Amino acid sequence: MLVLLAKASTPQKRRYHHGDLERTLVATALDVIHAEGVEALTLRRVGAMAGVSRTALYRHFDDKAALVARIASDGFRLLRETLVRVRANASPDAGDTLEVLAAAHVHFARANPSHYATMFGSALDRRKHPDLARQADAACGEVVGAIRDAQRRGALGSGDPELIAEVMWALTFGIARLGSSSQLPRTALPAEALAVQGVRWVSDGCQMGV
Amino acid sequence: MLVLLAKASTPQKRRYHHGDLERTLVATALDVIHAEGVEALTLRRVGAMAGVSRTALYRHFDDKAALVARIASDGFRLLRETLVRVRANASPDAGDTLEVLAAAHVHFARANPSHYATMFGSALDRRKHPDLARQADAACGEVVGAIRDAQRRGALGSGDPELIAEVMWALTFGIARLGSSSQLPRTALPAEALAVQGVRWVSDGCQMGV
DNA sequence: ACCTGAACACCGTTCAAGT
DNA sequence: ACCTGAACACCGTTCAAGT
Repeated sequence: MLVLLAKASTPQKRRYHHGDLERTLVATALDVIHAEGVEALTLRRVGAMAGVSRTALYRHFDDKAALVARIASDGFRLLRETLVRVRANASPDAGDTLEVLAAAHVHFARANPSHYATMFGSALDRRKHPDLARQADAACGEVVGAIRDAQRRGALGSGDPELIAEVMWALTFGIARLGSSSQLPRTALPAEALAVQGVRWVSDGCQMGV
Repeated sequence: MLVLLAKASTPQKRRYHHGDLERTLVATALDVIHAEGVEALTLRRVGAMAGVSRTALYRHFDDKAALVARIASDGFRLLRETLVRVRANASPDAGDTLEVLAAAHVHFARANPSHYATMFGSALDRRKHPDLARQADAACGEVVGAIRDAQRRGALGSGDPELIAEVMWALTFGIARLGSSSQLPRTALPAEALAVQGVRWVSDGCQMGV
């Protein structure tokens, strides 16, 4: 009786049925990745840090890959939300939306290194994680949409929007990824500015070509 | 006496002092990466496949990271050799050397997936592996050189060659890396053609801009 | 329904010992 | 000089058992 009341009124500090253990595990995993990288992620450490047995995780995720895929999928969702926000805030006749999108992408990678490393650094088979594939496609789809908008306004040449998007996506990803592990030969410019410059060149070249 | 003669005349099949074990270990590691990816690389398996104890490797490499760094470094050396060959064969007044270089880079990634995955997929700290850093810079340096050549011939705008090289390198890397794990949203074009198109746009945009 | 603990088959690395 | 074998401190995952 007393026990039941206690359970109902005040949340127990270490109750058996953890409740939101799933969210806790994801947050803890992000902490580990932030501190030591995706490669150092360990279910045993996640369990220990979450104050739970090392096998409790298997109640909420199929296996380690599923946990990693969830984090990657969350990352693409966050990136897409960022890109959506940029498109919404861009003035409707601005010619540089694509450049701002690229800068936002690179900035996202810098601001969320754990998510970004998991999104692109882990060798996940997307066929086995359909939600991850869906979120990744949706994020890239924002660039395709922005390109169609720009073409409609005549701010961009009339090439295949998906082709242009692939090039800009690969360029932006390349800068974000190489930059975040300081693999860019020289960093004369900050990565964001480099991405803006690159996307501008692609836009211009794509406007005169064909 | 007889034993010594045998050792001297015919190479023993399983002699104690292996001799070229170092090369054998590298080749075996490449086989494992080719079959199951960098993440599945295991010193124990390399040892077993090379017919040697699992700790024999420590006579030739500081640790596992040193073995991986050696493979990555070899990869950058091979890539540079490819790029050097392309530049040497390009007719001196050709305007498309940069596009051919990009295509060659993407083709190299496809033809040498084990090396490429190790070069860019493993989280190696280049400060701890100076030879790797040197080879990587040298490979990228070929692009800088080709850009200077193109500018000298007036086939390219007069922007900072290192800046242009960074953009082209990131673009080519992005296409090669995303393409090899089929993370490019659509593959309307083969990755080589996509890289050629992207580099052409950058060249053209960089010629009109500024 | 949710979690634990022991068990299994793996890891990288160290080190004394063998040849 | 080069390699082995046992040992150590780790892994992911399974499964019977507890609450």
